[in-house]
Amino acid sequence: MQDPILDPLNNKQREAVLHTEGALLVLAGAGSGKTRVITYRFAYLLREKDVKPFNILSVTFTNKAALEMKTRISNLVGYDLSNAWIRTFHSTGLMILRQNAELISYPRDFIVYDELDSKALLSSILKDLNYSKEKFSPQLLLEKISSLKDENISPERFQSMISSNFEEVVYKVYDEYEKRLIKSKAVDFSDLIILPAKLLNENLRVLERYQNLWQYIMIDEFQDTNTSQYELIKLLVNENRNICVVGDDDQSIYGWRGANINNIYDFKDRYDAKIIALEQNYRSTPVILEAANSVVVNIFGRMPKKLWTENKYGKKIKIYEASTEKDEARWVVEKIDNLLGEYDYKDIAIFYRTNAQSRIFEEELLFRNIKYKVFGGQKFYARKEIKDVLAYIKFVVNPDDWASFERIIDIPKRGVGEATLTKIRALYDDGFSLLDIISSAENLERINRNAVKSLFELSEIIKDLNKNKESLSPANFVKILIEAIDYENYLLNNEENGKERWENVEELINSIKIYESGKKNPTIVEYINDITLQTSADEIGDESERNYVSLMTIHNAKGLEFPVVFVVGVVEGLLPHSSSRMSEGEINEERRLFYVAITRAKEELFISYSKNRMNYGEVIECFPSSFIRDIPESCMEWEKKAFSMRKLSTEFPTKDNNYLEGKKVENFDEILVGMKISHNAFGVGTVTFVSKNFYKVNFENYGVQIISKNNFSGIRILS
DNA sequence: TAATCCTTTCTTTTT
DNA sequence: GAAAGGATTA
Repeated sequence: MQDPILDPLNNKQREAVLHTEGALLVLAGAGSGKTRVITYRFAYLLREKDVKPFNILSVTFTNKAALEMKTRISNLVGYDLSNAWIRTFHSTGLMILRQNAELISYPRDFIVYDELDSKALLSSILKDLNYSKEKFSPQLLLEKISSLKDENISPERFQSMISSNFEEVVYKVYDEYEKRLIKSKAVDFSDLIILPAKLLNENLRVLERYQNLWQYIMIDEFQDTNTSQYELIKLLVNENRNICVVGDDDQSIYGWRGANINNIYDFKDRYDAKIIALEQNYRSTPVILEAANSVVVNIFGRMPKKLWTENKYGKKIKIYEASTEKDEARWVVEKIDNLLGEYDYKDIAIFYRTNAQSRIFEEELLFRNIKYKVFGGQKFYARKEIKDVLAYIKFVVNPDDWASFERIIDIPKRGVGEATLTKIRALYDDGFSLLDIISSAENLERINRNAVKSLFELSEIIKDLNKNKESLSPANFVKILIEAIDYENYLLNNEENGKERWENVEELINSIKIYESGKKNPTIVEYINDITLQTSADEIGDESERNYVSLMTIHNAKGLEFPVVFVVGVVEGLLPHSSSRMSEGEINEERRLFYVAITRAKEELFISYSKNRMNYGEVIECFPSSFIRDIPESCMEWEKKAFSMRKLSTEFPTKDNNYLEGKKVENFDEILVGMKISHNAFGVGTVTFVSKNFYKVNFENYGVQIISKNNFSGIRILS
């Protein structure tokens, strides 16, 4: 008897699918059919257990993964599941908030701030609190504040933990940030998780409603959950504990965003979960697996596991040491050129550590006329003109939103400069509504006539559109908006590359139309929030149309697989990245990142690096990543003999062996040009350059290296 | 207030 | 080397 759901599974996978009642932890190694287990388990619940689709909550991290899961399950069960709860963490949180907005005293139409909105808000707070932007960058503060929020630490609680001047500032900014978010009726990304948890904690009846609704819960990539996400999940699990989480500690690469690997261990104990380990790999060749395993095998505290495969041996990993970045790019693209024919464009991917690395490969691909697509990087939605339009939409939807107001008020030019803005701010702080202020701007001191007139016109436009936000389709809404403010003319006459920018706006409208076509009754409110939660990883289009070589960061590559993979720029300073060189934990996360990159490859893997690279417009010397050293020689085939490899493999210092006597650095401002220092990885060198965030050191054995200032535990001053 | 030039800073990774 | 910010001037 054929069973379309159970037959294609191996024993372990089947065991996981059949275990539907009670908690389950699936430890799924790379390429072990994790997605398959989740989709088949979903289908099994529907078919055999008669569970209704809406009684299952499935949570993933990216929209792309959610969409793909939806499609795969729909195909498996043969009917449409577009209304099933298959969502990201953040969109689940958004939905809970939206459905219960009144319980946290927000209007139903509150809006979501993306990272750029949050940074803009922080930068205006810094200005108002008179803190210099140099010392306290919005970027850094946002990181601190987000990680506090992700750890469920409120400003009040943080206040009692302050132990430095810097933290004092963080506290003040954090406190103000929260207040202004509330005043603007806005939530940030972290709020999408912590506010629902708060709401459910305080309203037991609402909590029960969700607990009853979601009889079965599944979480993908569980190793990436942070504290607040786990808290939310704990609330949602009802007394039946039908929760299945799937994860792999070796693929934990979001520690920097608060992901807490302990959640896996805690889960096991808290719910007395059954554990099933999937170790058979269906994706890669044994050579690739062996190399991957050797990179992570020595990580302390790792859950021991060994992936195995029935796949045949395959080709060795090709490694190339280039003399320049250009040389490296040329080698990679030449290889790709040769592979085309045997492989399709869509079979090939280039992975790098940082977005900025893509450019030189793009140039070379362009030169050879090879179709490619870069994922991530300068995102479409981060473009100025797009942000302007989105800010307009946000402001129309929610005219209390200060950050959006500040952005749009003088676009197009209305003669509102800093002076006028400060006056408006004061009134806003006194409780006047922004719309009231601008519709009677003549009350502002020393404002010119034209400004008063154009502000009044703006207020009318906003009011009018706000009234129609439910009835207009998103695309029409935006068209009317853009026409009303004459944005096209503004771009064409006032902005550099105005034509290109206008084309981007037109593309935005097109994308809104596409968005509309997939929805029943789309509204602009829904659209603006969906788009805020959209990310670069989501762009990865559907399989059939992928007629290009894919370029992306390793982080973006997670969850994907390609027959041919190039991992480029594998040098000390990039992988591991210079900002994570100081602690064992950070280095290990970089290690796992390399592991993730390697395990994406199905058939052929190429690794390359260059001995020099451009940094801030200056050439610096590079050394092969110490991670390469971990791969057994028998797995590799050097395309070009790496002379520097020998040196590094014998001399690369381990964690503690290179400390010399000297003064421990306790504050990064202690490091000055000309000092002789010792570094726990590079040994002794002389400081040649110091800036706000990093400094450069000319090391005796490793040449000029960039050292990040954000961690100084391994540095000693010698003289 | 707006436009232009010059200086400074910047590079992790992202929901 | 690019992009963003700041200072300078009209």
